Amino acid sequence: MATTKGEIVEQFRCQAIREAAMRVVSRKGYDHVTVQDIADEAGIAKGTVYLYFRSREDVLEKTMSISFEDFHILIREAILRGNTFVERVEEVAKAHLGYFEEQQEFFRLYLAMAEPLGERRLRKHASYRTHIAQLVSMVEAAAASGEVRDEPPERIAIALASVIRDIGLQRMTEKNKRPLADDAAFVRDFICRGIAAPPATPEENL
Amino acid sequence: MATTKGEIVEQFRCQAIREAAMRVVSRKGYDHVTVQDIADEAGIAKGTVYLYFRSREDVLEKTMSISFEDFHILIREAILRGNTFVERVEEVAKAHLGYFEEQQEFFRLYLAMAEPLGERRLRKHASYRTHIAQLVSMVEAAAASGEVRDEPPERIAIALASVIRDIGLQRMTEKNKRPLADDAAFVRDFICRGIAAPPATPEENL
DNA sequence: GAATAAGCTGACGCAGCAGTCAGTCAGCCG
DNA sequence: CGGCTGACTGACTGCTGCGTCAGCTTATTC
Repeated sequence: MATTKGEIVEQFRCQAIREAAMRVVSRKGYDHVTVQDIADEAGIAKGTVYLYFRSREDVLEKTMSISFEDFHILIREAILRGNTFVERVEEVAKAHLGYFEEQQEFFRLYLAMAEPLGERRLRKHASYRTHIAQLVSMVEAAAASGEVRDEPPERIAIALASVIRDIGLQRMTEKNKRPLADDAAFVRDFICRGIAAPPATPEENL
Repeated sequence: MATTKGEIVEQFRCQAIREAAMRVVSRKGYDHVTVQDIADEAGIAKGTVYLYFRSREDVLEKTMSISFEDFHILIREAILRGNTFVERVEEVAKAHLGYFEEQQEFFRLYLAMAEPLGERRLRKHASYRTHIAQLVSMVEAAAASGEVRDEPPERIAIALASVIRDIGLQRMTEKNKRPLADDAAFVRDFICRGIAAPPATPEENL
C-alpha cells in the first residue's frame, strides 16, 4: 500500500535519469554535463528532468550518492574479508580495481569526485569523504594493533586511495591488461612494504 | 637590437596577464576562470587580454607551460643531486613539496592539470606529461641498476607523483604543518620500502 | 600646440545553458 | 463519445561568458 502506481513510475523514471546522467558524466565529465545531455541520453525532454529533480546539481548529487552506495558496501565487505592489515589492503585493492573494471562509468565518476582541484570537490561530495573515512578506520585499527607505522592514519588512507586510483587509471588506458590479481598484489606490496611496521629490524641502514 | 621598446612592453604585459591568470586559476580552478576574471585581476580591460593572447585557452595554455618550466628545472636538479634511487626520491619529494609550499598557486595549477578526469587534461597539457617522463627515466635508470623491482616504470612513476601530490594536498589543508623534511622522509620511506628491490631476503613470510 | 600613432577600453554581438511554463496528448472515467 | 487529468514537451527567458571593434586616451613627433 505504501507504493502507489505513480510512485513506482516515479522511481523508474528517477532511476532512468540517474543512469543516463552517469553515462553522460562518464563521457563529458562532471562540469561539462548539461541537463539537455542528460535528457537526450534518457530519451526524454529537458523539462521532464525537472519533474523529478530540483536542479541539475540535484540530479548529479543523487547520481553520485546512489552510485557510491554499492561501492561502499563492496569496500566494507572487502575489509571484513581480510584478517590482517596486509590481507585487507589486498582485498580492498582487488575489490576496488575489480569494480572499476566492470563499472568503467563509475570509475570515471569516481575520478571526477576524487579530483582534488581546489578542494571544492573534496568538500562537496560527502560520498567521497565517506569512502576515505572507511579507509581511515581500517588504518586506525591496524595502527592500534601495531601493524602499521605511527603516521597520521588519514595520510596513509589518502595515499592508499591515491595509489589504487592511479593504478586503476593506468589499467584503463592499457591495451593488454595485466591480470587483476597481479595489480592487486602490486598495490598490496607497494603499500604494505611502505607503511607496514618493520618486522624485526632486519637492517637499519638508512 | 633584437628587443625593441615595444617588445619589452609586450613581454611585460604578457607576464602580468599570465601571473594574474595563475592567481585566478588558483582561486577558481581551471574550468571556472573567465577572461574577465583575469583582466580584473591584472587591472586591465578584457579587450587588452586579446591584444596579447589569441583566446582564453591560449592564456591558460601559456600560463601552464611557463609555470612548469621552473618546476621541471627544479626536479631535474633534484634528481641529479641524489646518488642512489633512494636519495633521488627524497630529493625529488623535498623539491616537489617545497615548491608546492612556496608556490601554492602553482600547486593548485598542478592539481588542475594532474586531475585525470577523462584523460582530457593528461592528453592536453604536454607539461604534465613531460613531468611524468622525467620521473619515468629516473625509475628506468634505477631499474637498470637493479635498485627497484621489475615493474613497469611508468606505473611506478605515476604512483610516485600521485603520492607526493596527495601528501602535498594534505599539507596544504593542515593547520599545524609538519616539517617539510619529515614529509619528504615519509614519502621516501613510503615509496622506497614499497618498490625497492628486497635487500637480502631478510624474511619471506608473505 | 596640432597631428599622428599606439595602446587600451568596455559595450556589443553571439552562443550556450539552467530553469520555466503554456500547451499538447494519451489515457481514463462517466 | 466527450470532457477531464496529469504526465510530458520544448520554445522561451534570463543570464553568463567569449571574442570583437569603434572609439577613446595617452604618448610621440614635428
